[in-house]
Amino acid sequence: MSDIARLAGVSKSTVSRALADSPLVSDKTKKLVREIAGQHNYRVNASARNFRLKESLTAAMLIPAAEGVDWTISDPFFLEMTAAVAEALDERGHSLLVSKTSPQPSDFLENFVAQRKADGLILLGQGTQHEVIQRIATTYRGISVWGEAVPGAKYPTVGSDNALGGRRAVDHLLARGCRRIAFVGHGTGPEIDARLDGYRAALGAAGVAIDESLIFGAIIGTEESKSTIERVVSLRRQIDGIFVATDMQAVALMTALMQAGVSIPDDCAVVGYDDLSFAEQYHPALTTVHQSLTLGARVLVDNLLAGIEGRDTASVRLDPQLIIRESA
Amino acid sequence: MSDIARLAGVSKSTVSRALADSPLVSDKTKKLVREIAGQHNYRVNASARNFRLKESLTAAMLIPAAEGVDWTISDPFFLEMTAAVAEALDERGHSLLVSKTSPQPSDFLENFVAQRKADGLILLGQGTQHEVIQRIATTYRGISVWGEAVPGAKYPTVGSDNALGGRRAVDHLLARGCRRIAFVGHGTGPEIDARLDGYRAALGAAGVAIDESLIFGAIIGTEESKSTIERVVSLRRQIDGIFVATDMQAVALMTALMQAGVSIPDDCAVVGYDDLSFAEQYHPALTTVHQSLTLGARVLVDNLLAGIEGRDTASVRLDPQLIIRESA
DNA sequence: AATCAGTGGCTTATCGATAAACAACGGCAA
DNA sequence: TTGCCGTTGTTTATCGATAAGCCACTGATT
Repeated sequence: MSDIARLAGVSKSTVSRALADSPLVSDKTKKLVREIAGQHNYRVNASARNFRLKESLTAAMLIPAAEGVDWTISDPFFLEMTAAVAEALDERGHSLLVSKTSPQPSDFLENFVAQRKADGLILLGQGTQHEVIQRIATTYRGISVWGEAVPGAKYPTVGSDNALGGRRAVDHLLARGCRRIAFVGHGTGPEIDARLDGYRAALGAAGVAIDESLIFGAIIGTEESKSTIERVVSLRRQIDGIFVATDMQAVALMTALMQAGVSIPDDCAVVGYDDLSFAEQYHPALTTVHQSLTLGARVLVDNLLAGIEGRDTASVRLDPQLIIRESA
Repeated sequence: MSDIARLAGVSKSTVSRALADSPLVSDKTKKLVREIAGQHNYRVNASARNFRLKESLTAAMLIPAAEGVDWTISDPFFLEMTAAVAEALDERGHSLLVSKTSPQPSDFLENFVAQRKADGLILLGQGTQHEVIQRIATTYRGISVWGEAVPGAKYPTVGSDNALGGRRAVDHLLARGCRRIAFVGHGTGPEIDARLDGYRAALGAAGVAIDESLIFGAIIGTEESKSTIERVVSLRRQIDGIFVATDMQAVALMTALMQAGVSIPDDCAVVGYDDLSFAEQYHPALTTVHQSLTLGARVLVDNLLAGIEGRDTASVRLDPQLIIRESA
């Protein structure tokens, strides 16, 4: 920077001010300094600036690592969310640092906060780590979480209203005449629990008895996936509709059902959740509950920046929207 | 750090040395220092360290931004590649900074290099920017590119052998009896050109005449997408096989064909390229050319780190593998 | 001619970690 | 006793940008 100052015939301070667009510098000087800086291909050194200002214009996104290593980061939902957050940060001039959390999230989170590699943290899914986050959130305000709102949380949450989304999905199945409706994907966190609550509420409101034997566990990432799929397929004649907790699982299940000769939606209607981009591409196109990742990401980032700057943050429940396509 | 030094009864230097695992410090002292640091929740401040050492243990990945904003970062191929690169960097203790490039990549790239927010750059697809990259690569060694190897390039490239992959795809279509084989996806960069070369080579070797009217442009992200799809669909009775340049486009095309009553693979076989994770999930499951993103990402990262450290780098062509599923 | 606002130069401290040069100390062996 | 080695302390400089305090100059207004 002092070289530029010398070349421009001004002081280092002025260069710094000029490049930072400070009002203390006249437009003429600014223009001159910028011209010279441009000519000599000079840009402020980001790490020196970060260091001095104690801020990095960077947010880190932590993606929970599952056990089976390879699967981890590449879950399409996380990927699409990552992309949306990257865009949202970009709009505000920040960058995105991507990391996955270790199996011991406690250490990892505290490490990250203490290291200050980033100004703030975005977590995808609080999962089982609510207490850890809660503890950190008492002293650290740069946290923003995608997930189900937990009552009494000290950190802001953004997520779709999972119970309402589930309700809408199952209402739709009921409206098209389904009466033996299964739920698939139970047992993988609070968001899914809420979707199941919606399922129960819809059936209850319609006066349809809830058959616990039609509630199945997750069919992805777990050991029992295969046998669960087989169980669902074997019950195909007793089921006329399925609400699957995530699009990923919906697609896997539909493929298995179609291979067994089930016609979708005629024999069995299927509704998913997430509206990942491939939902539309699948054949038959998947009817699913849409949650706006673009909007969600924007709110996540807003909350994060607000927290960092000490402004107020608020947990937000996004209105889920049923997208009716071919599968139901 | 000086607090920790005081608490541990040693000097600041010793703390720094101990935490950096320097051989100048006895194991006993190291253990003590680390214990105290742990107790007081102290971690080395990353930005100060980055600043001092002029390295950030961070690599940036730049994703080319298309015109139609929303599509940009969320292309599944880029996403899966991003995930793979994140994993590969993680294995080596580095982090990943994600950015998208502006429409004027020239400025953007130079900016990024000059700013030194990251130790190195990974570019996904050199696209039309070969010259810019080339210029930067003459003075900057921290660049690693995913794409087609360009003869005479000063930067290392990693990518699948697109010509060979195309050859294998079309050989397979020929082997199952197809004779009127279309190519879809022409005109979106050197990688696709190479795939088309493979298509031509395969037909030539089999003595099948090449019908230029069966070579179609891209059906995604462009203005003419829709009309191209319509043209392919309208020619469905004159085509018995299609090699589509990317899985994304393959899936879009298959959906359109099936809606028009075409049975895949019986009436028309389809082969894609990329083997994205949804290729397996689609119905019918997509036969496609696999390129190992995990391996590719690892090589990308190896090249990057090698370049940064001044070691030799080498462009690599990955062996593409035909995955035969249901669509062909 | 005096005052004042606007502009910008100069200097210095600061951020936290690290490296290098050098001194000091205890223990051990020749 | 002497000298050396291994370990640790001390001191100081450095990385690049920025903020703050203070001073100097210019041109305009009074």
